[in-house]
Order: sequence, then structure tokens, then C-alpha cells
Amino acid sequence: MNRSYVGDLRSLPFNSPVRICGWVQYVRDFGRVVFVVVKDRTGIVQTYVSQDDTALLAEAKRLSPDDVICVDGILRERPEDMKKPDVENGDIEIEAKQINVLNRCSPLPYDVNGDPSDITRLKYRYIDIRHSGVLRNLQIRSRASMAIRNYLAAHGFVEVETPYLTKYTPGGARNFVVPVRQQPGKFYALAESPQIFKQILMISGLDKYFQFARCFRDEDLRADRQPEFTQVDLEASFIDEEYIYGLIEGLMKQLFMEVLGVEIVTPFPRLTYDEAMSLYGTDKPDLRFELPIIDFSENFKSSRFNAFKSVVESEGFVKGLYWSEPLDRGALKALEQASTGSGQKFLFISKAEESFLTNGPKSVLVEESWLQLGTYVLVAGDSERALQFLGELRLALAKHIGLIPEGRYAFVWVTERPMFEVGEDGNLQAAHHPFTMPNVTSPEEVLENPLKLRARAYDIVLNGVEVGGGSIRIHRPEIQEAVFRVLGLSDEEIEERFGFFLNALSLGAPPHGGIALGFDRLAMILAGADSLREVIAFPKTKSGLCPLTGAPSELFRNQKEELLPVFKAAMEGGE
RNA sequence: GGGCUCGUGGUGUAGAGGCCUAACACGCCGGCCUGUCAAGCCGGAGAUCGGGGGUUCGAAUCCCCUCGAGCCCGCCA
Repeated sequence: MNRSYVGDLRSLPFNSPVRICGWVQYVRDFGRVVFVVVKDRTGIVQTYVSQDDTALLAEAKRLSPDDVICVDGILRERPEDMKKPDVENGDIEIEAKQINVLNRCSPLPYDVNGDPSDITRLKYRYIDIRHSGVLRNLQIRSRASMAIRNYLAAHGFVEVETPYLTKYTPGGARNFVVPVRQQPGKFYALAESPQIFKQILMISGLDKYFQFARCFRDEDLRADRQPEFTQVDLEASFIDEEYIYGLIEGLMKQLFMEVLGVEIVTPFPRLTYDEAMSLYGTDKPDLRFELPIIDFSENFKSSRFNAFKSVVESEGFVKGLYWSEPLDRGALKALEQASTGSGQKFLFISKAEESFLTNGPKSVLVEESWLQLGTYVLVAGDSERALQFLGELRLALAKHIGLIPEGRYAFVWVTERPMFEVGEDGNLQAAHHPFTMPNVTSPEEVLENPLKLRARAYDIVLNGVEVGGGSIRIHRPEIQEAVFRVLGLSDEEIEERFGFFLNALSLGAPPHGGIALGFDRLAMILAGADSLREVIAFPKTKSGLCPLTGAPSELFRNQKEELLPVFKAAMEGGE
């Protein structure tokens, strides 16, 4: 007999023989009748053993959770008063005729119905996947990658794999490093992204490339960051920004329709970087709700509230949020608590008919004639940092007053980021990456006033999460060289690090550009999960540990012998 | 690299100087039970409180070091 998935039983006729294979979810033993709930990747179903078959009854009593079994039986409709509409498959059951135990399961190491710690879940990841939503999430992730592959293939993109073992490039993310036994002193770097290779593929004439690329970055981790992660990396030749926007908008439309059945409206709104910062205080605004930042500077020019008035008078600003409902004292307290340690000057005012709440001097503020009923969140300052702080308050306030709708997917393009920014050491850094085309066409203009330049770069933001970013690339060597100069690289450094690449640019490079989508984050949003770990089969902890395998581990003796010359030569040679 | 929080049976938590001979729930073992829905009821086993050092008459509890976990900042072109 062929086995059925539990999820397919409903399509079979009642009273027909069925076979299901899976894991024991629960055993409910009533002495002379036993219920065994069986689970496979599609769901759960109740099987039962009646008193008539004493041998089978004894067998069923010996089952424990997560025993691997195969049940042959008859698919039955449950008696009317035994139906449970709120339980999965609660109106059907299988009368077991034979139970084969394929493998006994030892007592489970943790309570799968409880709230295990992350490290416990990862140590027994197979149990975790079996019992949590991860099983479902992995299937969603798989459907997402299929949908993306189909879409890109239909649009003429060619999937090409690029090396993970590659050359170390200083600047940007720290690379993981791999010793090379055959060449003492030499190391590969694990690719932090396929950036150079995909540009080389454009120069090669491939025209349209994509890849699900694993990227490796040896940086300190966060809750939403893994040392290895997956990007949908793509690049195309003879295109401009509009091509990328259209391509990705179509991709998202198809992706959300195929995976979730959700209609995404295109085209996506666009904001320049400056607009995003001034309206929402962030370069990745959550547009599921409005609540824009408003300039209140004028209102404080003639105010008696001197702390803010003085800021406006010294060419600063007072900006803030306005919400038409007043907040209670508890809510204001919570906002204030979220603000301590920000180092910013802030003020909360909540005005209702009969009461007036504020964290500032009440008597002075009550006289402000422009105040309307509702809530004001105000920040005084003169820096981008003050705007960012307001952006954080915008999110906090929206969460507090329940302004963020469920099941809404708000995409937005953020464009025209500055090309360079001043780094901590006072030197200029590329805001996106140094292969990004600036909004000028000659090397002279690049060198003239680099801080004024805008990058032809774009980020795609979904619900306040940056899910992708890319740019039109530099395809002319003299402009690429000028950008390297601005970044403070000497002729020798340029030659040593990027000589091969400049050479390639001078040997027939077409205009090109592309984008990389953070596939883990996309999968997370599609699955409705609140952490990347819920959509990655085998994630690592924040210290880069894999509790399942115990990686990373020390070298074995034979490895030490083989690798000693590599490290010895490395410490003696190089820079 | 910096700041904050946490570590107690297999799992999740309570206990915050003596009431601890360490409590509770789930799980586990034994028993009862013919229709349950994470079944119920009765009984039982299981932790020297992450590790090391110190303070104290007395430490799970206070202090120092260390290991591990979590959150944040730096970092992630």
C-alpha cells in the first residue's frame, strides 16, 4: 500500500484502507482504548486502537512521543459527538489495524510544548524543526526560492556560481580566512559577497546573471545577523535604475502571490535618502503607517519654553510627531523610558479636554496656543542623530498606539544616498560600496567635491526592513580610479588590490548594475517569523557557535602538523 | 572592544544570608481507567543551585575571577 501524507487524508474516501508514516505526537491511554496522534511534515491525525485487538492494544500502550511508526488502518469519519472542529483533522481518525515501530525514541531532552532556550533548541535542532514552526518556515522558504528562480529564469537571467574561496580585500566587512596547505603563508578569504565576480561576468558578456549566494562576514553578530547568510544576487548589462525597479517590483509581485497569495501593488513608492531621513528619521522607513515627522521650529520661535527656543535660535530645529489622540501617563512614561540615555532634548505633550500631560514644565507649555488635542513627541537638535532618534520614537509610538497593521506589506525604494561619508578616522568611505556609479560622468567631477556626490544606488525597504540594495556600477576605469583616489588609496594600493579589476574595466566593460536581496530576511517576512533563526535550518548563536555540531572546534593533531608551516610563514611574511 | 541582564533536577521556572533536608509545572518510572484532544487520577525516582576562589558561625543567595547565554553600542563598504 502506498503511504499517504496526513494532510492528504481528507481527499480520500471514508472507510478506505490507508497507511501513514511519521512520529508519535501523543499517546492517550484509557486502558481499553488508546489514541495515538501521528504527525508527519504535513500535519497530525488521530489513530485509535479498540479493545477488540488485545495484541495491538498492548503495542499501542508501549508507544512514546516521537517513536517512528507506520500505521496501517481504515480511514473513518469520527462519530458526530467526537468531532473536534478546533483541532487539526478533528473530524476524521484512523482505526489502526497494524502498527509497525520503525524506531523507538528515547525520552525527549526538553519539553517540546514549553518554552526552551535558544541554545537548547539549536542543540537538538532536529527535534526543534520537527516540533516547531520551522518545518513550515523551511517549506515557505523553499517555495520562495523556487518562485524567484522561475521569475528570473523567465526574464532571461542565467544562474552562475562564483567562488566562495577568494581573495582578501581590505575595507568593508572582515573576512573569514582559510589557510592554504599547499602554499605556506597564503590564505583564501571567504567571499563576503560576489560583487567583483558578478561585475566580471557582465564584462564577460553574460548580460544577465543571478545566484543564490552564501555570504560570509566575520563581524560581531546580532539577533538578526548570522556569520553566513544568503543573498539573491543579480546583475544586468545595458540597463539603468528603472530596469532594476521594474524587475524587482515584478519579482516581489510574483513572489508574494505564489507564496502567500497576496497581491502586491506596483510600482513601489520612492523616497530619496534625504526625504526618508527628514520624513521618517531613518533610511529604512516603515510605511505600513504614516505618522511623518513634522517641523515645529516656527512654533517655538516665540515660545516661553526656553530649552527649545534657544535651539531654534541657534539654527537648530524642533521636529516631532503628532497624533490626534491623547496618551495616558503610563504611555508617556514608557516613551520617556525608551528615550533615556539618548542624549537628545525631547519633550512629550499629551493634551486632552480635561487634562494636560507633559514631561516638561507644564505651566509654560499650557500657554502654547498652537497646541491641539492629541499627542506631541518633540525633539530639538541640529543633527542627523536627532532625526534618527525621532525615527526611533516614531516606531515606538506607532507600536504603542497600535498603528501598525497586520498582513500589510509596504515596499519603498530609497534612492540617492550620498556617495561618500566621513569615517571615524576622518577619511572618506564609500556609503554603499566603491564600485557604485556616482551621479556625475567625469573623473574630474568625482575628485572636485566628493561629499556633494550622490550614489546611483537604491535600497528596497519592506515594512522598515532593508531587504535589498544595489546600484548602477562604474564601468569606466578612469572613474573607478578616481573613486579609489577619493577613498585615499595610493597608486600602489590600487594596483595591488584592484589592478586586475581596472584592467577588466578597460577591456570591454558594458554599462551594468544590479541588486542583492537579503533572502533570509525576505523568507522571515514571508513566514511571518520574528527572527532569522526561524527560517534558517541550522543557524548559529550570537557567538558563532553551532550547538548541534559544536563548531567551531580546535585543530586536530594531524591538522596542526599540516598547518603549522602555513601559519608560521604567514606570521613571518606579508605586511 | 564597551555597557546591561541572566545561569537552580532532562526541560521551563520559584527561592535573593539561617524558614532549603531546595519548591512548582512538564517530562520520566510504576499503577488505575472504553472516546480522549497537550486526557484524568494515585504513587515514585531525579538537582551539593555553570566552574573556581573569597567573605561569613552559616552562601543557591554577598564579593572577585572564569565559562556560557541574551539584549544594546561600536562593527556589518
